[in-house]
Amino acid sequence: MSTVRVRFAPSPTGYLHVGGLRTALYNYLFARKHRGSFILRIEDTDRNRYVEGAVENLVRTLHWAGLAFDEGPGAGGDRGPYVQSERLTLYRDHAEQLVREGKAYYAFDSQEELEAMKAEQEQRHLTPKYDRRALRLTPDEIQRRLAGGDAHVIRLKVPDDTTVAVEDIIRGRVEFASEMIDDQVLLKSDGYPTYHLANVVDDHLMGVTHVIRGEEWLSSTPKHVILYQCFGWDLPVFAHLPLLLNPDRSKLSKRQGDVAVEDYMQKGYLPEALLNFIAFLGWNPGDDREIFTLDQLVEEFSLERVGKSGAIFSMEKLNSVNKQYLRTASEARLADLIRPRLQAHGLAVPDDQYLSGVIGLMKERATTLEEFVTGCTYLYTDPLAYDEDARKKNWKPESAGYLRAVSPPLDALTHFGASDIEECVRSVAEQNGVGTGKVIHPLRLAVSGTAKGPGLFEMMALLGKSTCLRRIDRAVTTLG
RNA sequence: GGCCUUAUCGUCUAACGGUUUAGGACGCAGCCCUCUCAAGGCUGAAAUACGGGUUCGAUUCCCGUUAAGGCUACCA
Repeated sequence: MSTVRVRFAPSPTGYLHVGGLRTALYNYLFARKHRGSFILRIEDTDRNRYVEGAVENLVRTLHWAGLAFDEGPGAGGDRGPYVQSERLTLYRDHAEQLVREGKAYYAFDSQEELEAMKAEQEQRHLTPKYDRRALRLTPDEIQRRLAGGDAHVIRLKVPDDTTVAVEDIIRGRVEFASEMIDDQVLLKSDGYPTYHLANVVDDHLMGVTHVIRGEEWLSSTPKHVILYQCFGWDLPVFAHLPLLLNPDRSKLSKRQGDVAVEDYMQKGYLPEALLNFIAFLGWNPGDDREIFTLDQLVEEFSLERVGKSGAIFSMEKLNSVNKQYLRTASEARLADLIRPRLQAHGLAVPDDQYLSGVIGLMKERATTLEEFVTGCTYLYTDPLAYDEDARKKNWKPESAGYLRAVSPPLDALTHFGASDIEECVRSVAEQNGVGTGKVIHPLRLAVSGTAKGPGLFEMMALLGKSTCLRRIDRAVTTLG
């Protein structure tokens, strides 16, 4: 068997869709698993959709995710160029070859004519399909119009009365009646190829052995099969992945939540967590294991274990997975990831030792990197306000008195460690004849402004004596 | 409308005709632990869309219905 070559072929629309990320991931896993090549190819054949900087963004996002490609823009490879807009003559040559062989034909219809045709077909409840009027043109007429520079396209002449079968690893054999297949435009009037032509020509020329892509392509695969047959090329193996869905089960899209990988990057999800989560949307190893590194996924992955039904992209599981990765991430890495987030929030970046303390306290509690900042701003700056519910629940008329009582002994501490603080707080509670909670809860409110968070004593030790005393003082005066 | 695909707990899924009182995870509820939260431990509620076949036996195979989704562009 020849070496596996797969490709991820996004169009540069400005950002990488999470569905695209999963397609890229499965291609990557399959390539690595079989020691093959993973190619990145840019499908920028729609000039109207071109977005400045999109390719760079795509590459950057893939890099963030850790999905390194072997061939593609910036990565080299001897089957390039890997950007379709740089391969235009290739597509025209192939399309014209098909015309010469009678397998495709020129058409000069205007947009208006096509729309009128379609409207009429719809009115008569017929399937919209090109009626092949261009086939009635005489050779002379075609030559004359071509020479005259008339706008034209090249259409595929789909064979009559046959069945086109697609063999798909995931879905088995899927058959289509050729009558149902439209004479697809291969080369547009602006000289650019359509996806269908470019995709087939490139996959063949780039030696792609397995086409792993989303299910939305299954319906147009027979057109691709016909093209391979017209050119006399071997078919690649097809694998159409189930779609990623919105909570309402429609195809995952914007407007129903975040679909750009960058959104998750910004929210503070770790790439390996996102990848791990997304890998399980449509695939599983067959047993109960759920946490996998990229390398482990490579080891375990197989297209045979990819499911057929669409999967809803819901956040709960992602959060859970990210939490698990956060807990095991190294302190140094977390610190590096948190520093820029503090700056983005206009917070002063504390020294390494302090930040390491914050991480120690928050590691088990944070769902995202962002929560190391927004979930505990009181660790960086004095609380501006007290959480209303927490105040109601934990601040009693007698609370101020306890805090006043605990302040001097805390101040007297020569070593402000967690156990020293705890001892101090407990003895003040005892002296006042109340349970420790009567002091702890208001103290927590005073120090952090909220009712939840890390252990109080550890937190106070990190904040330091003067900060704690200052905050206690302020609580006593403002909360009374 | 037509073509194609899909159908197990709320969600992601396991089960590749019998080992199943349909398993796990997330989420949810309760309990334990506990200074709160988180983590952890224990417990619980929760599913084979429906109807026909095939078979000694169907979640598993076939057909139909229903539902959902995709495609139906000179977009990918």
